[in-house]
Amino acid sequence: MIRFYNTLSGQKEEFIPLEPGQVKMYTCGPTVYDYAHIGNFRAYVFEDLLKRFLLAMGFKVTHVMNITDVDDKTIRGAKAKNLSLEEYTKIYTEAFFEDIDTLKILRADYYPRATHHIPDMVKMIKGLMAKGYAYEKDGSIYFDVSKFPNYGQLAKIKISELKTGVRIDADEYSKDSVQDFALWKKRKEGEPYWETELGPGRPGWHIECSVMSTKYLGETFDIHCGGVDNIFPHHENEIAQSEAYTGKKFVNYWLHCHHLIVEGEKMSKSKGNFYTLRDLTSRGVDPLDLRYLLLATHYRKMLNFTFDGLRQAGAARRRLYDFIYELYHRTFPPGETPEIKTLVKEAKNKFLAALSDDLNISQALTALFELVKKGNIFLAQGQVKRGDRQILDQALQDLDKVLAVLPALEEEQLPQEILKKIEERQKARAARNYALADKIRDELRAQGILLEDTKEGVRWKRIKPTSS
RNA sequence: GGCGCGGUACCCAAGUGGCUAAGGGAGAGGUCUGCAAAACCUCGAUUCGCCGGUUCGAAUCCGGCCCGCGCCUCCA
Repeated sequence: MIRFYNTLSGQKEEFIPLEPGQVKMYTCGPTVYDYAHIGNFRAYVFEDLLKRFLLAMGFKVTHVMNITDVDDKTIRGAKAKNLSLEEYTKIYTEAFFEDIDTLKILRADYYPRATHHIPDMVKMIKGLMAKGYAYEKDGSIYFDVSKFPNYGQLAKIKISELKTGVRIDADEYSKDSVQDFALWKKRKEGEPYWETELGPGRPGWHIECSVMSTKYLGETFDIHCGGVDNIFPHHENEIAQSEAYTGKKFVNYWLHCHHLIVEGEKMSKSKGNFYTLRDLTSRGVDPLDLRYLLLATHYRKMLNFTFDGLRQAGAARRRLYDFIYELYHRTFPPGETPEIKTLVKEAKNKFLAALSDDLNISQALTALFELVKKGNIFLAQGQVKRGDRQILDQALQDLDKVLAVLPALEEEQLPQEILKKIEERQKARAARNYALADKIRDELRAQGILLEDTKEGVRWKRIKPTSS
């Protein structure tokens, strides 16, 4: 049984998709006004884990992620750089796709852009007006929250208890009630606008998600994800709009991931602890170490990003890599050991059972590391046969289809000069000139090549160059 | 004020009524090695923020308190 914590009910619920074997999920995507930061990626990596887990469980997953390419920030950014909105958002949209590839995040099936769905939004807004849920004021159109009795169901907020007054009309639009939100913003001088039946203007933020999710997934769909900060008002408003419009339940399961903080503090540009993926990779951080770090803390728990944590993530990944390395660089006798088949089966079962319980990643990783530990013991005892090697390797690859944290085990050719050095060292060792041998080993290590002498000869691994 | 999350070993982090409190990192000792590295073995919380209570039995349930954090109108 698969169970997820549903923000709507505030508890874990059995997951039953609308259509057996099929999952339709929508995840809130980037506003393409800047490079995405590691907090954004925490959400995307969590969603990727969720999706990969569902795929591993045999579901067909239809995944939609929006690209918000028109809002205050994109407009402001484009203006500052003297670019058209389209030119400006293109830069960050492309960067976004590069980044998710770097982090091995699977592509969604659809990436609808807000600016490509204006007519759909107009249609929904008109429908809401016709049903009396929306009203026009000064050329802008607002959703009337008082007309939707269930407003606040997701965020557990009562309208009457909302703290009021601080940022009323910060954007200079007028509306009947503070909690009402804009569906359509009238044209402002110097800003992009669309000429529509609603008058010249641009869409509010929330409407795009209601329109694009239901367009690609249906009026009711299974899963909607985002960061906790989206619960209110964004997702609350999406529910109000969508359900007011269709008269049907919008989403069955709402999954929200918690925020990330950096070295114990909220990440912010002013504190200087704000990191994009590019900031980290340019410092030499392995993106998959970051992926592991983001993945390894349960999604509903606040994650404290630290550079020490990144190092620990790297060490954990290294342990996995070393195990696979052994599988590929030893010679094994023919045959198989039945215990290994059992071991692998139990590990897989435990792994998926753990993730089935609201994505309990810690226990899933425990299953993985127990497999490696016991596998290493069999390896040390010389009990791994050719058939077992295959089974162990396949198991690791299967689990990594969900985690996607293992480095590729490509057979990389070392440059000729390094191969020569290794050979030179082997000669020195044979001649018992260990001083020279160690000197060469240190040199190569500084270049990121780690040498290990085993019974089956010398072998090398790529490591981060030591800065000594 | 409202809603919510968390405090488990040196660090990260599972476990929510009962076998020895997972796993990873770091550390100590040992095996292997020319020395290393990797791997393996051994060790490491009589204890789960604090104080009460319920129970045969609690890190886990109840009450109170302390501490840290997030959100409360466009920030994942």
